[in-house]
Amino acid sequence: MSKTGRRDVDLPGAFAALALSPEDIIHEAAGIPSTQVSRKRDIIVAGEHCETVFINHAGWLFRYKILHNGNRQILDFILPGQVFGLQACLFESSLYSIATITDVSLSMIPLDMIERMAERSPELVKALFRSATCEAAILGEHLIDASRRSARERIGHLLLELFLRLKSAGLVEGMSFEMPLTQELISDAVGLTTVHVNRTLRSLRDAKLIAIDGSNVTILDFEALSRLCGFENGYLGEAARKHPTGMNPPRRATADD
Amino acid sequence: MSKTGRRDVDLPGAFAALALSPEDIIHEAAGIPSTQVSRKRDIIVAGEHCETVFINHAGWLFRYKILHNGNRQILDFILPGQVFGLQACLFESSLYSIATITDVSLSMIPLDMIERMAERSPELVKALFRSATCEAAILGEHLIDASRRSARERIGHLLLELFLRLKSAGLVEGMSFEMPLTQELISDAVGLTTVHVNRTLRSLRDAKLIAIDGSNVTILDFEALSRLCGFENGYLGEAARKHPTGMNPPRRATADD
DNA sequence: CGCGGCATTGAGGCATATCAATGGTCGTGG
DNA sequence: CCACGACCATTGATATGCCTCAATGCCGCG
Repeated sequence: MSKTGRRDVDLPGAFAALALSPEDIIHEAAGIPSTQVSRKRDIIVAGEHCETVFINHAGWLFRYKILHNGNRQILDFILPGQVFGLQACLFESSLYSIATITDVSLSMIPLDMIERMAERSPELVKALFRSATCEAAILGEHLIDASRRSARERIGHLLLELFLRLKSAGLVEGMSFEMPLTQELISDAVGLTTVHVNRTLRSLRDAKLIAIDGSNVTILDFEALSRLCGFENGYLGEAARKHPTGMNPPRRATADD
Repeated sequence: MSKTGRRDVDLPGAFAALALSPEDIIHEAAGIPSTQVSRKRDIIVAGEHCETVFINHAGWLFRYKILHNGNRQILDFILPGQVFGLQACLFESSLYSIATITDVSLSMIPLDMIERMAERSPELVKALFRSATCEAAILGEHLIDASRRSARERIGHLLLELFLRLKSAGLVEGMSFEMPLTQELISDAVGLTTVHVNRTLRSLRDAKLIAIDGSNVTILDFEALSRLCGFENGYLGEAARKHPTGMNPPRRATADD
């Protein structure tokens, strides 16, 4: 149900293929030296054009936008193994900015090189397409997060998402992972106040669902956390199948069925 | 600055290319008869696979997902001229459902036909890519809506977005357009209660920003509405042109400082 | 004529925002 | 080694925007 057909990981479809590091690209771009960028630097600035596609080998980045009132909305986090920057290439000017959180190691691939490669390899095209689609899927999840979930749900969901994505990248140890995010970054990602993020994290800790030690996060009770924030394992299909024809499902079934 | 390079419409980059109806496809698929579907029908159901790409010629649809608690989140609306269903093709199973709001007229194009055409036409590939990217951009805007904007802002933003998208499809008359949405659909799209949507619409009407007569919506004061909901005029190209190097204001210059 | 879908309005409660202050940690310079 | 400032986490008190529950009205349709 949640297979992507390519990397058969046991993850919700949305995440499985995103971190897909198109080996084709990486291999092909082997000649390109990787670039080091230090933390808190802008890589792509909204409004500027860009002719480069990036591959992130190590470190965290995030995609964001500054709103008219000065608020910052973080659209998603970019983890190791991810490709980014295609959107900026396709538009005259990038819609969003991308900045580093930690020190990162990147490959910068000129757009025309991608194009040349794409002509020879339909596989590559599909891989890129899939990656773009996955990005959209994650955005969709975040949209649901922001508009329909409570603070606990949003943060729990974010933690689970990061855990699973890092897991698929082989970057977790047991149930723990490194999360180099300040509470301010989290708040800008989930659309809450730093104050409230703090309180919510505390309440999750008090509930023994997670543990936090510095930047190290441990999921203490995966099951309970998933339940709490509606991270349905295999969330595709279940609800939909119950209402095969109906777009008018018993929505607002106030009580959870 | 907000041009897409293809259809030089005076619209925010995000919308400009979305309604791009790849003439290539339409022309090529001329042999395919268009199908009529009546209102309130599911076209694609989340969790099922799909081997067809659709072009919407007339009518409104929407992409949605039912959450575990029975809530329905609407991700976006699909207007005339739009292509949809590619995501469902790329995943083993579709992440979202798509249903009609009004009666619609669709072209259904088998995936393998798309693939064959794509091999011959890099242009088509680019067009599809651009369309997918635009979809993601709209999702991004909706994400910002939901997480950072007030009720008035969200609804104002939705109305402006629909207005501009319909305008680019030639479906507005002056400042008015037909909006076949119930308040419940609106509430599921912007993440509010129907009750609150109702109150907010009233307050927008009282403020003489919009007028509503049945399903006919009129933007009375485009400027004021844009300002109200942070629909940066810059977005429309104006301010963007004023800040040729960047649409992002001078705040928060580097990631976070 | 009655019923179902949709819009509208009121009253009260809760989750999150806002404002304000404190404490801990780390790097840096004296 | 200590003093200091920058940055981040934490906590309390209060305000408010949106939700929830509940009721009424309107209109089209069988």
